Amino acid sequence: MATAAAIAVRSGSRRGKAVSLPTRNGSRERFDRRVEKILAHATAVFCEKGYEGASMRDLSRATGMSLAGLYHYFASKERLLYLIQKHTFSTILEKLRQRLEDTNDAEQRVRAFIENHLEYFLANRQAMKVLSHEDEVLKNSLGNEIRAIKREYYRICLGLVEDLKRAKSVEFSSRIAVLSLFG
Amino acid sequence: MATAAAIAVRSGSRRGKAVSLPTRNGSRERFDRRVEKILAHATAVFCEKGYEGASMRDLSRATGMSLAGLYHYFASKERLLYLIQKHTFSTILEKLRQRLEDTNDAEQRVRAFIENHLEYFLANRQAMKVLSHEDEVLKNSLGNEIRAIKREYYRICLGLVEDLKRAKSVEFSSRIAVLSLFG
DNA sequence: TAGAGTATAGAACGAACGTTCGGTCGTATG
DNA sequence: CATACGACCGAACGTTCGTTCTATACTCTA
Repeated sequence: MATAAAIAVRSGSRRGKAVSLPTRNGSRERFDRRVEKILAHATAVFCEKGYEGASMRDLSRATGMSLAGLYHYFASKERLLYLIQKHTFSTILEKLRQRLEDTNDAEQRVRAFIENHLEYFLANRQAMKVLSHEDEVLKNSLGNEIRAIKREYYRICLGLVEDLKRAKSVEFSSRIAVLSLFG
Repeated sequence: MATAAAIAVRSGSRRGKAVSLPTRNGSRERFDRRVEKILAHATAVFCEKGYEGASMRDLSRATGMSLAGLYHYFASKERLLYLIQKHTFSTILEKLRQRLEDTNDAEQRVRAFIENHLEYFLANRQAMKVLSHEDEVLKNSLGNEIRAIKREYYRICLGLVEDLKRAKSVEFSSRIAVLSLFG
């Protein structure tokens, strides 16, 4: 997965069409570490100033890297936001899947979802704020991909609740129950 | 009140320090009508693109007025956002006060608040989105004034709930009850 | 009808924006 | 040692931003 992520970043990096993945030993790890550090700083800046309100020069200042240096890692400001959102969602989903492996009991699985959701939300307030505040900024394919992930997250939750309904033989609107979870 | 509002707009208009209020008959009404129309269009644009994302040229296009023409009515883009937020809050507060005059019963007054809140919220989704989404954009005195109005609104609600508590002799956390009203 | 004052617009301003170009430096590989 | 490549930067590019200047039409009042 780390490899796939690196390729995703790379192919969107400034070097563009002629994708040249790192061939040197340990080079990719270094690259990935650098990316995550920039992503973290960028998240904080986007959270404070908003996506449109934050300039690439703000990000340059926050990361301590030159303006041009940033473009070595990201093809554009838009793609940077995309990577933040995708990285955040992917992490939540991965942690959720890990938790869901622990049990097959319907109620426990719903509890696992809620715990996972709240825990991550509280531990990463900044990222979550960027996620919700800059919801509709991304257009075209980039935005569609994020929206697809979000929909998958919603559908997983919906499925868990419906399993619980079946197991407990109770009746209520799954949609409303799920939506009231998100708020 | 309409007069006070006009002065507020004027004093922040391009003519600046040497405030020259309209002296001609019907001139102020015309001015105010124009302001409200621009405010309405600007609200829609800010709602769709966000404050930072919307340019003065976007507003010019949306209102059908030239870029320079807008500055006859507003001193700056920032002041325009301020006026939208203030106008929205003032309207809610005024309608609330009208409703509260109808009854002295504690429960009825809380009901009146909720009705007023929901009704305005549903009737002016765009304005409310701008209100919440561009919450922290305004700095300094402009932002402080808006935050003061918001605090007053909150305190009114808090007072109503506490009156209800006293009247019904029930115990619960007023703060939590009020906050759960806003969501 | 002359004149004051309001309403509006075209064109331009400097600043800031996202992005790119050309280059230097360090380092691992042949 | 040579050289090829990844990491990074200063300076600039063209564009768009918020704002202002100047001028012209309109509309009441005297």
